[in-house]
Amino acid sequence: MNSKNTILQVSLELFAAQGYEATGVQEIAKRANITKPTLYHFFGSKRGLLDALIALHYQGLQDSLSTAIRYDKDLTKTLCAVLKALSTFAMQNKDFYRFVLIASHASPQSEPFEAIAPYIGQSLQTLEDMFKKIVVHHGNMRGRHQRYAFTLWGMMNNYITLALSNQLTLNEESIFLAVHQFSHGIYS
Amino acid sequence: MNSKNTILQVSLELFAAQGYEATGVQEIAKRANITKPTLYHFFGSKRGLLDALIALHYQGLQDSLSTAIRYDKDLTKTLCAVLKALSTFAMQNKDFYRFVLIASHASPQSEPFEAIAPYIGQSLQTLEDMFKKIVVHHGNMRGRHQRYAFTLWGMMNNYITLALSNQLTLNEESIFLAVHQFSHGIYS
DNA sequence: TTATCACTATACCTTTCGGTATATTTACAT
DNA sequence: ATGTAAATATACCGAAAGGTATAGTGATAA
Repeated sequence: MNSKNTILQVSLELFAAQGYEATGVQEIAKRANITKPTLYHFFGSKRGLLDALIALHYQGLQDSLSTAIRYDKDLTKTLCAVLKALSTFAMQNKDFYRFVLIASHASPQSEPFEAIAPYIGQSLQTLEDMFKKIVVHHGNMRGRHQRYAFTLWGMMNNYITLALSNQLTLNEESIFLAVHQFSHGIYS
Repeated sequence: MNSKNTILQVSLELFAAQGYEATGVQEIAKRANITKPTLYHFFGSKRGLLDALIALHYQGLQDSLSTAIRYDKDLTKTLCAVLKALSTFAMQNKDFYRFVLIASHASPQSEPFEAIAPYIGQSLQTLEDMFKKIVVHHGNMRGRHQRYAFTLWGMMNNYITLALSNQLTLNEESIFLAVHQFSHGIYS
């Protein structure tokens, strides 16, 4: 493994476990068995490393989302596919997804939030577009796309948070239950 | 205003705006027009200040929740009351609620998460107990209390996040819509 | 009047922070 | 073989981090 990738991997582990601000550049260098100037050679600054990390991994998340949405037989199946895709990505990229969840809930002035915000916006837009397309089959959701996108995103991240802390297993059954509750509420 | 309360107020503002780790003790002291030894006299450490801050404000949140739950005519009305109570508390204690949201989504190893976790657990338990009580009237939610509590908590915080960033106004109407979606899903 | 105690300031501690100036090594193209 | 550029290390920078030793204040109780 080359130095650059080692740095990316180690920093992701540390950011996910301790948070961005709580992790020093020195600590990253030590764990990656390199020295600070090497890190600064590749990334320019701590913020540069942060940006590189997000740019490297987020595309995969976005691709998973977009691909899942194309399975549009009906809304329920699509929602299941979306949640499944996101879950799978999260479970295969635990540290990165942990970091995304932390960063997107951090203070708006913090560097992690600033860095991740545009990517989250992109995912939300993707979900909103999905609801817009499906409006053809469900005429009663006019103007609610944005709310649906946001609550769906929140619900999915809620479940993934549980799964990442081993309080839940996201399998076919629990995914269907989640989507069913989202679609039909707790009364049915 | 005495020094102790000024410190509590100023530090809450800074923690909510910048995050806990990004805020220095020196900065708090400066903004509160006191010196560091004064801060350390009252709180012992930065962590001590953090704990004091949470202990001071969280009781109000918990009381709001508990009171709202007592209005148990039917489940929908109760859920509306709960969301309204939480929204009202959040809007009246914006900085504190912002801080709670940041802390509860932070890394498990971080001090803010460690400090807030037991309080969040208490609120979740309260919601779970609410669903358990109402099981009498809705026999079909056996064993789902915990999931309901968690998704309700997530949904409410999702909406409050939007409201705190002025992307939404939480009034009677939007509260009902949120509860309605939680209860009946997006299809009705 | 004096002893006590809560409170506050000056000045300092050590450690770590993000970042860099400089030199050297490595690899590769000419 | 040699020039060049990427990659890496040593040693350092000033600033800020969290925290404290010490010395006062002011009020209050004996």
